[in-house]
Amino acid sequence: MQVKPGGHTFTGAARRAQIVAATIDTIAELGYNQTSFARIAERAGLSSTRLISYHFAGKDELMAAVLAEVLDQLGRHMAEQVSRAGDARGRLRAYITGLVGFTAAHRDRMRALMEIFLHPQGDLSSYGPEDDRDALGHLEAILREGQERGEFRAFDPFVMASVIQRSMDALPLLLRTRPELDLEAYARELVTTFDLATRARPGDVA
Amino acid sequence: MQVKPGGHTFTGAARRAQIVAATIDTIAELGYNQTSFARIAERAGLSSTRLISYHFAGKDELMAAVLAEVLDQLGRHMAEQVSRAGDARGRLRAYITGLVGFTAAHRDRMRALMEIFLHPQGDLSSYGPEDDRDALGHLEAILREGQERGEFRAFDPFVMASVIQRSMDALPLLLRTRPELDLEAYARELVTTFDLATRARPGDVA
Amino acid sequence: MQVKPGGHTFTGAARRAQIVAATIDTIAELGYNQTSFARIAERAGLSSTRLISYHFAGKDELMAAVLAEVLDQLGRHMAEQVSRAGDARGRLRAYITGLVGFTAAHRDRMRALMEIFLHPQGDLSSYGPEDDRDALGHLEAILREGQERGEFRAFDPFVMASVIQRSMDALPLLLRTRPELDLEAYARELVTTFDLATRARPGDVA
Amino acid sequence: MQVKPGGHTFTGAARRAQIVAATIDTIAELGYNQTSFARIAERAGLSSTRLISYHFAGKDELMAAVLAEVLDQLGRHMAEQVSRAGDARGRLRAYITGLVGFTAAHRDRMRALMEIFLHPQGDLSSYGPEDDRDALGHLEAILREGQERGEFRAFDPFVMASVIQRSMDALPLLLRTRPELDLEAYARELVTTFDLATRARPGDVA
DNA sequence: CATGAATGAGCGTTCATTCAT
DNA sequence: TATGAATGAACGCTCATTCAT
Repeated sequence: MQVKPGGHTFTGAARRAQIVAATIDTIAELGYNQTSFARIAERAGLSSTRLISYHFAGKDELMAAVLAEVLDQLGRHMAEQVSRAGDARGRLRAYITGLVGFTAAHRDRMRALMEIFLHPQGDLSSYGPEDDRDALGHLEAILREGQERGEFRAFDPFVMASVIQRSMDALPLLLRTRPELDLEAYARELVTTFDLATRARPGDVA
Repeated sequence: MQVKPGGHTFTGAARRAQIVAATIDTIAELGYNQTSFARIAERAGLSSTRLISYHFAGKDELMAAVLAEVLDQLGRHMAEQVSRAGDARGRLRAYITGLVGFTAAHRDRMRALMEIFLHPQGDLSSYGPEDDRDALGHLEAILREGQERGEFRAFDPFVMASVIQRSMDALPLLLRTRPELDLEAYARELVTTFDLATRARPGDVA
Repeated sequence: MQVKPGGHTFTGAARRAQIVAATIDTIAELGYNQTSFARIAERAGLSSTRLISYHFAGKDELMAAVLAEVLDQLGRHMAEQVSRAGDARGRLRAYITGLVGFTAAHRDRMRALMEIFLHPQGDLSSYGPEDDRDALGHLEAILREGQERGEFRAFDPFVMASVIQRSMDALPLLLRTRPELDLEAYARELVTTFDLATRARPGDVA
Repeated sequence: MQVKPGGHTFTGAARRAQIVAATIDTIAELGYNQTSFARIAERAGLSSTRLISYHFAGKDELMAAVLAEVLDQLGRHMAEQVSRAGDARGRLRAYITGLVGFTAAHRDRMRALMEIFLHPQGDLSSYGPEDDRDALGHLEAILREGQERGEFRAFDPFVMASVIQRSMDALPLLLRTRPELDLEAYARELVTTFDLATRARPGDVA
């Protein structure tokens, strides 16, 4: 990098967005490991990889930018979905359908997200305001609240949150082998499954 | 063209085993991406990477050998665990406790397994006789059988199998961040969770 | 072809001075090799390196400007110091104390000077009116005069000038490892040393 | 590097020596900064820079190897020269003529030595058993001994050692601009100069 | 007078693999 | 069965400089 490239100008921001988009596409298609500056530049139609180095301090910053963009979009989507629901059970349902729905609508972005999370090269957590732990945190909060309100049975909220989250984290991978997978049906199955797995039953001790 | 390296002689097999073991350790510690021939040779105490190239046709074959070894061991362990149980519910319980137990006992091997599955470079399915699909297949078979016998409720066996499998696939990753995680408790939570999620209830229609 | 950047306007001259100052600081801290346009711009608070390229034809011209500034200041200081002394012996003493004194007062500038002299990339002599040879020339002139006046013994003035000059050239380097070095004491030692080394003794043949 | 290239075999050692020699020549001609792996490979007639990376862990190790070779040779030469002399005055004389003589006989090597010392990139001191400080140390020891024996006058041994050492360190640089310089005469001048500068005189207080 | 954007060349390093015994 | 030597390609990154306003 030379000094500090502007991300604050219009054309600069446009270039950055273009490079981030090309990065997402490349990761989605080839995976993180095969995603080099050369391949990104190729896809973005840039004359040289130098342009990427010019706009981003390094590979870590580029990946952090991808992360930030996708997580921001995802976060807004999830907030909107979950906030509507009234009780914990409803919010859990909304969380599941919201996340599966986002994955269905943005396969490439979610695939890129997962790939980056699985490759902890630099210190990505320093960039994104919201990350995997946060995701687990949100879910755990919903589960705890449901337990406190007597909607959910007694279970370890961390374990349950992990199970639920992983069942959806794996989707981008699953979609690779089964692109035709019916995600709406998948979401319905998950909702039923985790409703049964979590809900309190008559006679349960709070 | 070189002479085909025999895996059929004693010293040859020993060397292969040594290299496979070093590969597992390296992947478990550094992850798939940082696992190069150089680092494996280093750990195995070999004077050059040439010995690896000599015994394995390439990186893909080496990884396939790792896969074969771990999956074979895991397969025997699981077969032993699951076959004991009488009904489907018991076999599901045995599957979960068996797999979590194996993961607890062989963290490095399971971590390597997961890393290799997550990095589909070559065509691994051509090597290993048993792979991830098989794992899902076994689980799916248990679930189907339980449904047929009226033990389990109606659900999509593929989706349920995926959810259950992923909840344990993620363990090696989880153990990286939380090495002190109580795996027995984790297994108990999973057993309860998926028992509730799968079992038929009075009044259910078969 | 671009318009020639004027050093003749007020703001232009100010910018040039600012850049030269930042260059000196950068060289003093990081050394010549690590001193790139990017790092200079960073230190000077410039938004891009373009401003440097704009005001200076290239790296060589920038370094020549640094050289010119420091050598000019040093030259005036030395002229003032040396001219006061009456005989050659006194002028030699003044030269030594003057140069060591200047080094003590302007460590960064002298460090930059030395770094640039040690990295003869372009043809620096074409820029600066006064350079290392001139320095040696001044010293040599003092020594020759002292010999002619019978104050100094017979020796090769060039060699002696080199020895004396190098004993002080090395100071910026020495100060890196020993920042607490007592430069006044150092100067006194040099004065005594070279007084003994140069002066004529009774019975010497002129 | 891959694992560990052999420096212990005959051909390996020969290659290493060849590369070290090419490195010395390149530094001597172009200076440290212009000395890249590409230029060294070019001069050594290697097919690619990869061969250098194969035999040396990195640039630092290569430079350390150059340093080790030259310092070893120089050290043996100096030890031989200085040990012959009886008193401190003689040893000082031997030190000067020995070092200047070595520089005259091995201009390229000494130029390379100086260039590397002036570019403290990695931690070179960890490699060479003997370095610049040692050189100063040897000289200082001679001076101190001479003072204790009453051969030398009172002066700061560190300062005097620095002055003497620098007067010879500068030779490779001086030879660049004046290749025809008479080094024997130069040595004689130095011997006289520092003899006068250091020796005790009748009436001096020990 | 100023500057954001862009660029081609070069850097040291690492990769899996092949050559030649 | 084993191994030291060698290799071309690719990697992320930095360089001084030029383009176009």
